[in-house]
Amino acid sequence: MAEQAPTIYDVAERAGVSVATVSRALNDVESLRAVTRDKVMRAMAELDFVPNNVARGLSRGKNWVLGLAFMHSPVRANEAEVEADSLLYTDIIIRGVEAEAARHGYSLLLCSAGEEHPDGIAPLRNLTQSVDGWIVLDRVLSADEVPEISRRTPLVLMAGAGESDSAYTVRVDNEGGISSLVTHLVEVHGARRFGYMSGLNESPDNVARLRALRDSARRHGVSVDDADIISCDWTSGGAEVQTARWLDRRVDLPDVLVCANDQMAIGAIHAMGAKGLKVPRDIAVTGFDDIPIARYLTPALTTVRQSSSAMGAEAVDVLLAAMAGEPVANTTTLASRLQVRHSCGCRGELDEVAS
Amino acid sequence: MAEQAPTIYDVAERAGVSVATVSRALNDVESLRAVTRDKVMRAMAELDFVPNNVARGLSRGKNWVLGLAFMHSPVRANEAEVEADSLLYTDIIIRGVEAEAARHGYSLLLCSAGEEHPDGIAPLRNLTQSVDGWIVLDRVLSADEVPEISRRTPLVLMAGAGESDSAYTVRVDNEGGISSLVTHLVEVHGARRFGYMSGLNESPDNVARLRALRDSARRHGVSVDDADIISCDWTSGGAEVQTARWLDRRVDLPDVLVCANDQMAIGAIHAMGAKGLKVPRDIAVTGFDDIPIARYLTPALTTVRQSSSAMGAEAVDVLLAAMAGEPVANTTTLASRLQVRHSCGCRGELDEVAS
DNA sequence: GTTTCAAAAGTAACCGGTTACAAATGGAAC
DNA sequence: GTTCCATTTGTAACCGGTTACTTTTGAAAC
Repeated sequence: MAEQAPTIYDVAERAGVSVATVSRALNDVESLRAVTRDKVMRAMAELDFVPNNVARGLSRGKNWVLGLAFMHSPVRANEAEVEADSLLYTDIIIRGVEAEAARHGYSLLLCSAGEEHPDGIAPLRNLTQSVDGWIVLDRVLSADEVPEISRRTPLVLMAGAGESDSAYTVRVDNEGGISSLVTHLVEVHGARRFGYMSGLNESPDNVARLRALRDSARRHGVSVDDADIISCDWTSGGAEVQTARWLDRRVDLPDVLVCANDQMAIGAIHAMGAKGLKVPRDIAVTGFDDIPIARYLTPALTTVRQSSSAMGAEAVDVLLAAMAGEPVANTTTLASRLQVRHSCGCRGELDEVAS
Repeated sequence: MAEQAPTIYDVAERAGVSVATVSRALNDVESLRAVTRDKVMRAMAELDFVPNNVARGLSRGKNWVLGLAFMHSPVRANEAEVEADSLLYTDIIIRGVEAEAARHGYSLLLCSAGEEHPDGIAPLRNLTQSVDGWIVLDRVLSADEVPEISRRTPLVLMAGAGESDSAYTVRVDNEGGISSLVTHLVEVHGARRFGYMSGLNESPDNVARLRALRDSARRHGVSVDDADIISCDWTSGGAEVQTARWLDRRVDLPDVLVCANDQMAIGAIHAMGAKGLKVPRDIAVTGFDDIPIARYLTPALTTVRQSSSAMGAEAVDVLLAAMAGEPVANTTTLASRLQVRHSCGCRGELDEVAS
């Protein structure tokens, strides 16, 4: 099936030159005479020659490949669950990274790893030399694993804690986003009591968002009751279950449920609907991320917009700068901004009519 | 920053053996004496040695990397658009492919290419020797480009036309899915007139779905009016715009709008809501794919379920079998099945109450 | 037609592994 | 202590490129 690919030796022979000359033609060295170059080019075309990037990478020590590692999700019994959850956010980043990498001539090597992976971070470690640099998403590497990787390869952490000094970090401005969200809820909607739907506890983004919520609440003199902090796992399905339990448990609901991401907001709204609660009339719900679907939900979701693809692109830019030895800030924080729609109570009457 | 990585020569020197012995220790050759192996292993551990996969790949002619090529979407002026559209479907496939590839010890090289890419399919061609096989999504390769790639590398086309004999094809059973959808709409809801929201015309899936709709309609003696076939582009945003135009144009709506994917159904429902039309009371709308979010929409979307991650996994399995020289069917068709929810009219009264 | 020297092209080592083949080793049998 | 041979280990070529260094070329100047 797969026929033997021609090498520069084949090209050299056909063109009647040495391999060095073929290599020079490949790399646009200007010291080649036009006649010679043409001869080589013709031979390459006739043989349908494509240079072997692996060999090239080995000899030049540069592969033109960036690695992107993300958290491995073990396959669960219910396959639908696997598909349903933790998608979107990571995916948009993958796309953003791929696009920016391609723009700079790099391909992207995808690698799932992390504590839930049967081999831990071994996949990542093994590919270290196949890759010119790593972009690693939140939760893949523990704090003490970071130096181990960054010692050998330039490393950018995404959505990480932002405290490593052996790697670069690109993160979103959780604080600013939550702060404007709380301000809006307090000043426009008079919210006094806040609930929080938590992502996985260890996640730096989750930690930052909860802390930001507490800080903002304190500044506005409003409260976040510990009983209204719902432990969850970033997923819609999880949020649906946890919200139902919470609703059974609590008689006295807060004014708003601030969710750490959009997926969980979707699940929460669904669970509330099932109990006969209407959003935002009975309780407001907000998200974080502004995934594409957020504006099409009923009610349309009020959320904090972050551009995941821009974050992916930024991570690539930081990594390339680091690889080039240019000075780069240790931590890059990308702006987020409040995206007001209906689930906070704004234009609520329109929702009533439409539904 | 990045320190020089140790090579097998360093390990050999430290262990006091030859590089061949180190290589044997690396590859678990059984002819090594336990004493020798231990010596080598200790040296590797002391140096924190990680074998260079690029060198390994060059010498063995096998990289343990699979390539996944998908359609390049040019960056548009409005960045939100880029994020919003054509996501999900491709992304779930990417995840499915990654997971299955990893399970077999392969990494995944991502590559966007195709006619909309500034370099066309050159990225794909250039990486041919970096990869042990290609999985290429719909619309990346034209029919005459397929043999050019498959000549050098095993090739699996996903969601393609399924007519190439130089490559393997993995596709979903569009016919069966549409057929049961139409049967349900006719027999349960008494639908007589069908509209169709079309994906991009060239896409094999789109062609197959429209043809299946026409065939099924004919079998049931119901109609698809050409004026109710809406040209669109797979995206929510596009569907929103096209649906609005269509509603302005048509006075006499069909009973159902069958959409070629879920994203477009979402956009269509939104546009209908904006015109004061209620789904499914005034018109039923159905999707295709069953993206995770479909069940959380209002109304919950009736659609044809296909498991994109299973399709990704299947593509990997076919590719690996082909690489191993095992006999593989030229075309693999994965089952799809009707997922009835509310947007077709089922349990419509519940929606009325809930809203 | 020589000489001269910058420009062009060739030779061979190297990147870091694998592996065919050759050489060395060591335990058993004599 | 030899001999013998299967087992273990070492040597060196090779994978397909790049590139430092050397040699050749050829146009200009004499």
